[in-house]
Amino acid sequence: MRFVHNITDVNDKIYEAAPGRSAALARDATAWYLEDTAGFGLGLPDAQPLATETISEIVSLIDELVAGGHAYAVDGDVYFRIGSFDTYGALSGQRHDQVEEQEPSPLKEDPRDFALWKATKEGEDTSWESPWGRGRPGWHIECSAMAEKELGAEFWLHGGGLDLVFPHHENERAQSLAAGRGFARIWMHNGMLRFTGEKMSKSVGNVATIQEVLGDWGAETALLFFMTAHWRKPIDFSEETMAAARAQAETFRNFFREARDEDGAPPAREELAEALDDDFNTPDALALFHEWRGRGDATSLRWGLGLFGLAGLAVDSAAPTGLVDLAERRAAAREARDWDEADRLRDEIAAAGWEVRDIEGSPPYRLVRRL
RNA sequence: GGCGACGUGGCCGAGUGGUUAGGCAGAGGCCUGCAAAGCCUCGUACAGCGGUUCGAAUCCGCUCGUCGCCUCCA
Repeated sequence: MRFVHNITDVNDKIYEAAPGRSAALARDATAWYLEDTAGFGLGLPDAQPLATETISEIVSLIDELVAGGHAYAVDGDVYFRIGSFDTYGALSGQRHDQVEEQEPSPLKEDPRDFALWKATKEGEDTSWESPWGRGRPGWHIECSAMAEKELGAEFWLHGGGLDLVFPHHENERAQSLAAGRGFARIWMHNGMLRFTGEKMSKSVGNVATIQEVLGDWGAETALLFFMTAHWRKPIDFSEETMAAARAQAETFRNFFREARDEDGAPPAREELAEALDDDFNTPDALALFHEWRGRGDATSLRWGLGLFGLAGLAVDSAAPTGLVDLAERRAAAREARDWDEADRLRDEIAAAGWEVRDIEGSPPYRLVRRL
């Protein structure tokens, strides 16, 4: 398995957002993205190609399409000729005759044609030389070129959100297939993360940043939240759904807080494989985790959670010595049947953000950080 | 207007012709000095209306609703 994540670091919005310093903004924004997503602790893809470092491959691919009659150059732009590709629309099911009216472009042979290369316009400070003049790659070709560079002419899976099916993926497919590549064998389109039932939108203000979510709920709760719904379906981010995910995370943590013997038996890999082989059914996998929990199978549970970046649920944090001291005093008070003093100390511990639970053993208590 | 996804018990969410999903919340009980944690018990739901079938949440049709997309954002 080789996992590649394309990064688009040149487009109209970047030019608009940072006139005169678009390259710097693209670099910064890429870094922000990587920093934010690193907070999930899931590691990195095998490759994260940048569009701006794939220009020569992009130009070659466009050149091929022009030579093959699938694209044409006009005034420094190059457009894909949709009429030359007979299965255009097969991926999205879009009907050409029903596409909403757009402002017609005088340069295009057909309004449905889309740009592969755009001539540099005034105010655009990032551009490259090409057979058609200075310019920049179009909106979809860079993904075709990056995928081929990293994975070859044909590969198994192409992922992306449902909102990208049309036009982006339809166009990627058209470009690569028209150029004679096999391209993606299987397309996987995930449902959208929604905020109170709607797509998150900066203009509406219904946005929660990754940093905020990780700060408010922690990485484990966030990852568990994503596991609760099948990847194909939309998933709603809300206080309620996150609180439920956190409660589940806490349930797993409590399980590992109980000392138990692990007899060295291997994890029940086949059981989890069965759930994941069924279209990567993570809710089913999560149900299995709860089954393992009920069964007391710490080995399997530790292994399974680890696969989803949730190994932290099996690790408890040690209490500060000041709180241990309070807990010791409370244990002594309980020994002396001084319940008032014991309860007072319990409240004091709670005020510090911790919880004291009475258990069998020595010491006769467990200190748990409250989330 | 078109294309697509989705609509399951209080909430989240699997399941796709007949058999327990699971979790969260809630109720009762056990345990506990009291709690917490844990354990036990308790829910017959599938947008609506028709149809197919011995039998449908699951298949077909229509309707309603939510969300996404409709090419120079990727």
